[in-house]
Amino acid sequence: MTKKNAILEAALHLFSEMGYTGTSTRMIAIKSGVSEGLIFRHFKNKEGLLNVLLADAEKEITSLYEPILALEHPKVFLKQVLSLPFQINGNNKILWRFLYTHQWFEPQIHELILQPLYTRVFDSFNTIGVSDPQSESESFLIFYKGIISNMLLNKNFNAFPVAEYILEKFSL
Amino acid sequence: MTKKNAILEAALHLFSEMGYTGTSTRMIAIKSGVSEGLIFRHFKNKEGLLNVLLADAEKEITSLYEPILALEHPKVFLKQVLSLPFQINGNNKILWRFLYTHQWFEPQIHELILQPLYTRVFDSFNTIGVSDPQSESESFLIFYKGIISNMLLNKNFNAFPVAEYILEKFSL
Amino acid sequence: MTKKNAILEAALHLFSEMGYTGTSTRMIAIKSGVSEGLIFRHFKNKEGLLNVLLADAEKEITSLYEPILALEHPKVFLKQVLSLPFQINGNNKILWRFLYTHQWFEPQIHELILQPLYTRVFDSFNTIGVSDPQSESESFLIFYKGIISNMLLNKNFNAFPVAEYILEKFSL
Amino acid sequence: MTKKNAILEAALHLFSEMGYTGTSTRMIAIKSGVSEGLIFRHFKNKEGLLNVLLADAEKEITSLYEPILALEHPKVFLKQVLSLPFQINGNNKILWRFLYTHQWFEPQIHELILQPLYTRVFDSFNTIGVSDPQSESESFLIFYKGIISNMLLNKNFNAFPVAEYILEKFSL
DNA sequence: CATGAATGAGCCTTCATTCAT
DNA sequence: GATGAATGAAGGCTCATTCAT
Repeated sequence: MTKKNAILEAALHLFSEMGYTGTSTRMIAIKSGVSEGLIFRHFKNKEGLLNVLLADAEKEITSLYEPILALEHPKVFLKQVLSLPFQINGNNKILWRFLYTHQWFEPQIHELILQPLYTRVFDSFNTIGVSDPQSESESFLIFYKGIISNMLLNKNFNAFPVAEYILEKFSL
Repeated sequence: MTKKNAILEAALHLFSEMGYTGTSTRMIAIKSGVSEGLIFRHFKNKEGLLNVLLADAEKEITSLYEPILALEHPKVFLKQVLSLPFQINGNNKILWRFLYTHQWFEPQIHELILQPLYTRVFDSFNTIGVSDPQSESESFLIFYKGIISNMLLNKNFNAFPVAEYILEKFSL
Repeated sequence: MTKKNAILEAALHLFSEMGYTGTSTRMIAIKSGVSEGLIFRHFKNKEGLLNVLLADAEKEITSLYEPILALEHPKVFLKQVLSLPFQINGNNKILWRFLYTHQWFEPQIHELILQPLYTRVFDSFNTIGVSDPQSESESFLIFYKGIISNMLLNKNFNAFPVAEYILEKFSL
Repeated sequence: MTKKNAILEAALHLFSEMGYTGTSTRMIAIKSGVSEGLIFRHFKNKEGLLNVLLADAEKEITSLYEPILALEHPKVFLKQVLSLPFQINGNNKILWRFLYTHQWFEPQIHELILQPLYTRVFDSFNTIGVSDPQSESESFLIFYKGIISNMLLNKNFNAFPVAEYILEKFSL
């Protein structure tokens, strides 16, 4: 792994655990095993490092959504959306936590998580034929985002039966 | 208002907007119109100030939940729970934002928001008679917590039709 | 005991243990059981409190020396000077420690300890008849001051045989 | 001189003049011509800086004692011990003052000054043949330590005749 | 590319001191 | 006399950032 990537990885971990303002560049340097000065050679400043992480996160979310957005059948698509939280594993859990902790200070994150899905979710419910596709879509996505939140915050939470249950509620 | 309360109020505002680590005690002093030293006469240290805010928040949440928990009829109770997000106004919006931003670093907050409701929600669904009251309760509370999150993060979000819609899904 | 005296006593203890700059007025207030503000009603400021302690110490040293200075017989007088260190007890040990720790920053203390004795010591050795009464006096007083220093710094130090030994060296 | 050494030197001067608690890190920074932050890059904290100074002082005392401890003849050795105070000059006066002011708060200093000499002093008096070598040694070292104290505290003090006088008293 | 010494602003906290009660 | 809330300067220390090597 290049040193630049080591910095990015260490920063992602630390930001997601302690928050952006709660993480010092010194901690990042130590955790990534590089000198503190190197951070500022690869990134303009601490905020620049954050922006790169945000851009990377956007790409990762996009590529995570990609295969699901490719599904054509409405019900299959919607069911797969609710299966996304279960693809959270050791690898990308840190990414999700990074996004959820920082969404309160970086408004674009909330949209980054929901926006790419919204149109397709709306179209899907529209195609299926529900009375109020907008509200159906919005409530569906609230569940989607809420389940992930719960999984990140409550280690004992067993999301599986809940997701199954919700699918039923949406007749999926 | 006493100076101690001015400090608490300023800190709550700033913590909820910039986060705990993103807020300096100097900012709190300026915003509350007191000297920086006074903060440390009234509170052991910055963390002690945070703890008082957390304890106060717990009391406020409890008293917010109290009248609803007193409702006996299961359906009435559950409907009122989903009406809670609509009682968020200028006054307590800052409190909710404080709780939501800090829940990622103070694990007890997640429980503080959901735990007081869980038992009654479960009993209510049980009384009403649903196939899986536990999953029903958990999905209901995920929605409850998620709708507040959405309201805080998306100013254009109109929660009313969505809540109505969800009530239907839970046959309330 | 009056509160003013409580302050003086607490300050003497703390100054002698932690030094003047190492002691805060808050510590003095707590140890003496009074409010911090009261210190500044009784004394102009922290330095004023120190000056009162120094003045009190001078009086105490004077009254400690008084009975010995009244002894007429040269040898009896000199022997009694070397017995002074053995009159250090729990009560005035704190006073001596106060003087010895502060003599490095308050030049008058060194003189306060030795000056009142010097003339009489000199006269005594002169009367007895020694070759160089000035050097005899100065070396004698160096022993006197050194024994006290040793007693304060080394708890295991048994000053008695040493004092006896020195008396012999000075043919007393 | 390296900046680290400049800090050490400035700290030694200031500590010896104003005491440890009476010296601020800002004063050290100004006197040594470095930024305040640099102090904490080279030393863990203010106390860490003090500890380095104490360790350095121990080395300097050791190397100051070394040539004298190498002297074999008892009387020559003892005479040279009493000549040590006269080797105090502008260079190391600050070091001695540092040790004498801090011995009241750092108990090891008293031993650091006397311990390395004690065994050899005792053996020397034993070899020479005195009635009570322990008391002879202790009184000799009390005088040794006391004469330095006097030289540091009393600028007008002429130690030379006094030392000569004492040598006679110890038949040296 | 990479280091680590160096900086000065800013951090949280404690200080001596004042003042209304 | 006595309290304790209140202050602003200063305390020790960490921060993000720069720069010579």
